[in-house]
Amino acid sequence: MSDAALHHAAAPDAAMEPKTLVEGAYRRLRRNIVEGVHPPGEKLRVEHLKEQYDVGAGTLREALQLLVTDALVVAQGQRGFRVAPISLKDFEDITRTRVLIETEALRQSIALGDDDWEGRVLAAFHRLSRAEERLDDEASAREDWEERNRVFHEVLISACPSRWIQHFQQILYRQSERYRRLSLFRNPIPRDVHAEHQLLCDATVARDSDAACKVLTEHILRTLDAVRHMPTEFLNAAENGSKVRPA
Amino acid sequence: MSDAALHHAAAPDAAMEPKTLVEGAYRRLRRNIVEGVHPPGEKLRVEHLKEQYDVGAGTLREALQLLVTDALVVAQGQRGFRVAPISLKDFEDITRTRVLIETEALRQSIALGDDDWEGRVLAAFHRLSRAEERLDDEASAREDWEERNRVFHEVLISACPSRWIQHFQQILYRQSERYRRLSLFRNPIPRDVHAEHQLLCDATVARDSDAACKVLTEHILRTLDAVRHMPTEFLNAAENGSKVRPA
DNA sequence: AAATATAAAAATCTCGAGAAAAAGTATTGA
DNA sequence: TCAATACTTTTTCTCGAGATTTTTATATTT
Repeated sequence: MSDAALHHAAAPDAAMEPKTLVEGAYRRLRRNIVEGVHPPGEKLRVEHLKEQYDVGAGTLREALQLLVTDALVVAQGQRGFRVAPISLKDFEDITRTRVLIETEALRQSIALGDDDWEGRVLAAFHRLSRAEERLDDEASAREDWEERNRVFHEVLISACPSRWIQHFQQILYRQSERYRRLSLFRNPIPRDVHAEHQLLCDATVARDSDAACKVLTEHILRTLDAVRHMPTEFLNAAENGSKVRPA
Repeated sequence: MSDAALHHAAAPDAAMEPKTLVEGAYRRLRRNIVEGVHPPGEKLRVEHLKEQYDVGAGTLREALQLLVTDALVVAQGQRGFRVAPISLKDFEDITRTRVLIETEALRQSIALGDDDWEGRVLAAFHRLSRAEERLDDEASAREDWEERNRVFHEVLISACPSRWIQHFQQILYRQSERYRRLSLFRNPIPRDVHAEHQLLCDATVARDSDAACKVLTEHILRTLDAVRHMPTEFLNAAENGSKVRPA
């Protein structure tokens, strides 16, 4: 019963059906923010969004409050809600913290994972590889790849017994995904991720913690460069989706 | 502007006045849960709590949703809210994750802190020491000590530039405080914390990262023993504040 | 007596309307 | 032309009431 504290309505990503309208709106909103449908800094007016998401005003407010603690939405005093702004500094922070959390998780996972876990790692890698092959052909492959990439990273650390580390990993992954989607908006496939995933998968199954963490660290840090070399308009334009008053 | 994402309605602890009824109810609820006024597992019925906190049902629900993502409250499908249950396993997880986060934060703080930060560390330590002296005499000293202990730990890592690490530290500290309050319910002053704080303060100001982190790790881990040696009734009784149906 | 089924009660979830605050617009005066 | 003020519109915040669902209590059957 110990992990029940983290298996709350906010955590479950896939699988489970939303049991309430609040939870449903929360997930759709979260997805749309991560995918950039609601760009950073955009004002989230309840009156407009209630039609778009087909729920009442109160329900929508509850969903927004859930996103506030996830740091995907900011609530400003009595001036409504807004999609959390982005900045290079913030992404550097997210990335470095992610390295700290995710390498520790991987280390524990490698130390404690059983054969079944190894199998799941290989399976997730295989599914990801297949999606990578299809990336150039089909248009819908991008969504598949995003999903399978997330699952691959989650499965890697799934043998880590710490619910809290997994919780934080999910939050940070979602945050960084928001930045990656922006940087990938133009450049379709940025770099040779397949080779990195291959190395990561091999080292993990070989139970070589140091090597696996080294690869994972470089893998995560490389996305930082992608955002660094992103045209500055993205970051600046995104900071004020609506007017931001001078305070 | 990067840290705006974490300076949302959920983060600010002291200082700022609550700008909305939701935020006010959120803070009072959080405090009462951490302090054990609402014991772990207790059913949080909106109809009853709206009178106690003097707000409408919708407002209270929004405050509860904020606590959900903080993992202090769990929302169960369509069966209302409940104070997050506790368990020894969960506390072990919290403690170990806290060591990971807080030592990294301290390391960065020592590496980057300026003279002003050193001064704040010494000041916080002094205030804490004074409160410790008064612990046996006055009855209200307990609350003072709790507050100053929290501030001391926060100031220690305040020079860490990562907003995310500080955010996670706050969440975990709050969680562990919940357990400590329970274990301190009977035994008034458990151990010689003053000497530990002294060592921690000295090593930090001396810029000895390894020594400071070592002391901090032992300091945090020691609270684990306090809970381990807690009468089991606490943990079990707390798990079902109201009836927990067998699923 | 135990177990199932039915009915009553309580609580949750949801929506819409009214008060308070903020933002925007027009007017007035220098 | 610009700044300040007053007014209007929009938006947020809050509360109370109705529809579902869960829970409890009662009655019936094996």
